Amino acid sequence: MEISKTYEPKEIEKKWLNFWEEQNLYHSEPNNSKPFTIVIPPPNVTGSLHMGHALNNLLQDIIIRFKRMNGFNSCWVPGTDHGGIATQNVVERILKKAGILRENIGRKKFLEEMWKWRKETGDSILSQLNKLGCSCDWDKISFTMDEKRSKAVNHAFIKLYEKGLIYRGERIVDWCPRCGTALNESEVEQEDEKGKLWYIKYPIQNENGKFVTVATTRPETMLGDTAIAVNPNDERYKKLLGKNAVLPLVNRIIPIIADEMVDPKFGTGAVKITPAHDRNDAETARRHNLILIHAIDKEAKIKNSIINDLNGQPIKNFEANDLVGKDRYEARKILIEKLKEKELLEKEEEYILPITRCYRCATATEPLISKQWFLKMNDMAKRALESAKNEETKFFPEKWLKPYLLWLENLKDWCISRQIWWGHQIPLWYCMNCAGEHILGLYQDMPEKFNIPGEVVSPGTMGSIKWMLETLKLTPQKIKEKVKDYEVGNININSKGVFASETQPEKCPHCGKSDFIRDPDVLDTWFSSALWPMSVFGWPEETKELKYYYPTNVLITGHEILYLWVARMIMMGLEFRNHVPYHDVYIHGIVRDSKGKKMSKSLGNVIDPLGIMEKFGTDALRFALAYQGIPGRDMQVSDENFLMARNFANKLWNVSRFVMMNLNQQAVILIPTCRENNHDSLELTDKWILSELNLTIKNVTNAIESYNPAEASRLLYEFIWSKYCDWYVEFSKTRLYGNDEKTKLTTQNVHIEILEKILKLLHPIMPFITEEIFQNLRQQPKSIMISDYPKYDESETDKTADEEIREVIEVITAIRNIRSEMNVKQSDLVDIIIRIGSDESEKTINENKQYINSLAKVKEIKFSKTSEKPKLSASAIVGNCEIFVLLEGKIDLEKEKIRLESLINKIIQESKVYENKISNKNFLLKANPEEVERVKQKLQELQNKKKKLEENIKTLSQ
RNA sequence: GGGUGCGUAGCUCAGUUGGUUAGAGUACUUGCUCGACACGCAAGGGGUCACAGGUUCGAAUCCUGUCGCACCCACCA
Repeated sequence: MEISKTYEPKEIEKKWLNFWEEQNLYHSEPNNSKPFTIVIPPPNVTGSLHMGHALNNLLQDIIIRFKRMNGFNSCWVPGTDHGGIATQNVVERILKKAGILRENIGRKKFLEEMWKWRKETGDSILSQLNKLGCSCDWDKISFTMDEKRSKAVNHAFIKLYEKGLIYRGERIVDWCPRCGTALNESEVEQEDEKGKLWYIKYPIQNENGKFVTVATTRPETMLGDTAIAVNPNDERYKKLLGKNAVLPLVNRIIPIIADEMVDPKFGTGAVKITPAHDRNDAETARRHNLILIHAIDKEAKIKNSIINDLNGQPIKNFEANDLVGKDRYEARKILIEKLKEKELLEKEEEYILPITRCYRCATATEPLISKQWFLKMNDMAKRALESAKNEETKFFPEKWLKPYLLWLENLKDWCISRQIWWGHQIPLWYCMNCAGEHILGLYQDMPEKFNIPGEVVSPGTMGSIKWMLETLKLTPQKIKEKVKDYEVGNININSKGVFASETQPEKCPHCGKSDFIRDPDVLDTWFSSALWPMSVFGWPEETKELKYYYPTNVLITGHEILYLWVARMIMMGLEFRNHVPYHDVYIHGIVRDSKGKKMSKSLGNVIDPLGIMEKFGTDALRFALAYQGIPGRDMQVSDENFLMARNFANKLWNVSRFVMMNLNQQAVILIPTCRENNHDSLELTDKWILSELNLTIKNVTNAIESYNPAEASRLLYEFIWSKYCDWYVEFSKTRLYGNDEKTKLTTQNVHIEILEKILKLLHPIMPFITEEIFQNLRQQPKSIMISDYPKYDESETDKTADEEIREVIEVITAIRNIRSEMNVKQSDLVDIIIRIGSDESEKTINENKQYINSLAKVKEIKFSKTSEKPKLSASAIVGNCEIFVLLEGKIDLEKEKIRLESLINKIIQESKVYENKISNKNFLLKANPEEVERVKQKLQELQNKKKKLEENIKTLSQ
């Protein structure tokens, strides 16, 4: 069979993908052997494979394939994530192009569109992973929103709710006006941007010409100001305390209060308080029982509630009508102009301020107070902390443990509700009759449904106060109490008329009616992800898969979702299974471009892994990524890496061609017993390469087991290219091309053994090429995928062979060096004389004469014991031997002299290091004796070498 | 403000607990189409290991500080 000179991956990859699939080799089922389980970090359904995915999944595949070959029941569960906001955005954009708006078609229709889209794009990313060679059990594909996973989500929510861990409260959350939803702290990105700090003068009430100046970066929020705060110890403002200020343009009368929170050194030392739009201000407001006024709505437009005073009554001399309904930035412009006109703008300064942006659409978020569902984190975090301290989960590399612990220690309650449609709708039902004020603001059409005049947004606002007065007929006193403790609208397990249930309850136990309304919010996409390691095995059902595979062995992921995902999975695992979901967490770096920048579509610097697979081959992509996958470090990839990996694949391809070209059937049949039965027939070079291979097996195994794919790749590259190809293959040629059938057979067998083990060692990293060669070599139906991974065998270590071959290699290299330096033609053979330093050396060199002859192009080797040096020769020293390359007619004596002198110089420099050591009394006294001995020997060697070289120079000039 | 990581050859990076002449790939120079491979072979040049101190007989490696880069957390009127 003709085998091509270069490795052509395309057809070969296709062939083996089909083969593996046909043989059902990825599949795993609970059985009597030990499982090794990984659950995939589910990529978003929107996703198409990028380098980050490629790396992440490659690393998983390496471990899975490695464990499979080591006899484990390897199970890798694939799946996708519904991706919440991200996915909704994508579909919204598509629909918009067709002129369809989400708001117009309504929730039900929109969700139909979402599912339709999901069906069409399907699991395209998973098929891309398949192409990458990922050996996932495709029979186990899960989706976070499929029936089973949704069941798990509902179950978890209901259990947590019933335990009292889930509650609805009002908080300031980061709100994305574009996506129309609350965002979690981990879903926003902060960036410093150039902005301005405006100094605005607020007139003091009833004191003409007197002002208090506040500094702000967001002047438009002043429309919702309900106080001004100063530090109680600030002498400058003490006389203002208790007085009121007049909010410019709005003319709302607001109190001047004292609060420790204010830093007298910042700005003017006086702060405007906008409780509805700033976390600190909300806290301050709470401490001082201040009312809150929404100035900005969910679309980031100015609200009409700013026309009210602190008692909820419209302000008579309100002057900011033209701001109502304007976008926040437009309103800011107008506002600043107006303040300038009124001479209330003291000054403006350039200022760098942090802008918080939505991680999905990069819109600047708006801090808004809104009703959201929260999961209490305190106890769950404590348990996770304990578990981490007990090392129930270990982090690789370990450095990630600390930030993880720190995060847990400072954990706030998790906002789990999102005001979007794509996701798991919260399984809570409100009785229309009993749930009362809890229902407020749930749906946009709610006010009309209840025949409530005006806008109702949230308790505590002007709107709802009006509603409470008019509809609930509460007394002003009662309302004040409710507003004061912010409890209105909060829900927990004790709230009347609220029911947690997967399906709509039949009857309300309080009133007997069946008029329910479901909470419209959906859960944070990470809520379902947090249950993933359990839900993929059928939890909450006690399935046999769950019992067999859970807890899983390792989670492999990038550090960007350590908090968002990893921590939460651990907490949920502890909560519901009483056990962490995995023993190891292996955290890898981020893939960056050649300039060290994070790859992103907006930067246009993404390298498409599919393109790389096309251009260089999938194995090359895999090897390059593994090679760069250094623990704890981000990696830069560029074509250079892929080229290197492609060349490596080709090298492997060609060495296997070489082996197969030199085989006869006998060798194939005899393996592996031949070597065992004829260990005597092994030559030094065989023993050497087998010993080196054995060491490589040990080190590669260790590297993979300690999650260091880079180390494993480097070791294999080094062994295959620099030891096996560069030396053993060359050594073996003289034997393979010779006439001694016995030694020929031995060589063939050793080649097969080495090659086969190399293929197995490399298979987890480069599955395609190794399978192809493996099958060509043995022509047997069993896949390399399920062959045994090579095992380290102490008895294979051969120190003598190692030392002796090293000497042979040095001799060859020395002769080659001389030939090259003296411009000896490639085709010219040379004679050499070796002055032997010891009997062992003579024996070694004599036994390996054929290799020196062929690899260094030597015609004849003579040994000499006399002190006489051959003239017209170039010399080199290897160990205690002197090598003379006879170069009559070819040698340039002057050049040789220079060459030898430079060698001597090098030795002198090197000797200095050792001389310094040896002349240091403390070194002799304190260093360990072996080191002293080593240094002494080394120095002796160097001195001998120098002496010989000097003598050789003398001989030259004679 | 708190933390983490990094700074080694022109470039991209290895370098395990301190102890061979600090390595690899690539780029560079020179020579090779001879029966695996020019995606190759052989030989070579190239580094004050960011800087300054300290510990040690001995430091790229451990400690302290400085500078530069990257990232994370918190605050920010």
